[in-house]
Amino acid sequence: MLSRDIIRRNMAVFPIGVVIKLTELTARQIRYYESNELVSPKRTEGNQRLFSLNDLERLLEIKNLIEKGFNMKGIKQILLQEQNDLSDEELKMRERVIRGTSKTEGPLNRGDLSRFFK
DNA sequence: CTTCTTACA
DNA sequence: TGTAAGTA
Repeated sequence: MLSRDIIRRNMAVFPIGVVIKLTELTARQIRYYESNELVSPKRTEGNQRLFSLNDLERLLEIKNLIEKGFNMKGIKQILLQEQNDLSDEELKMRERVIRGTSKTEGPLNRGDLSRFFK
C-alpha cells in the first residue's frame, strides 16, 4: 500500500560482504545463484554488486530450498511461481505428470520434476 | 581491505 | 563448492 516501503525494499544498498554475514551464504554461492538468475543484484559504477532487502529475503528463501534438496532449475521455477502467484499451474502440471499427457511440451526431462519431489 | 572474474581441483 | 590468481 505504501509505495515508500516498496521502494525501500527494492533499493539496492548492501554490498556482498553484508549479504554474506546476514545470509550465512558464501560469496561463491551468492554469485553462483546470480549466474543462474535466481537473484539480480544491481551494480555500482565499479561493477560492485548491490543487493536490496528483497534480494536478501530471496537469498534466504533460496538457502532453505537448497537445504531441502532442490536444484537451480527447481528453485527458479518455485521463485517464478511465487511471483506470478500461479497456484493453479502446479495442479495442471501434476496431472500432466501422473498421466503422460504433455502434448504441448513434449517429454519431461530430469529437473522438471525436481520441484515436486525432493 | 573488499569485490570481481576466470579457471582449476 | 572451495580457492588461487590478477584486477579494479
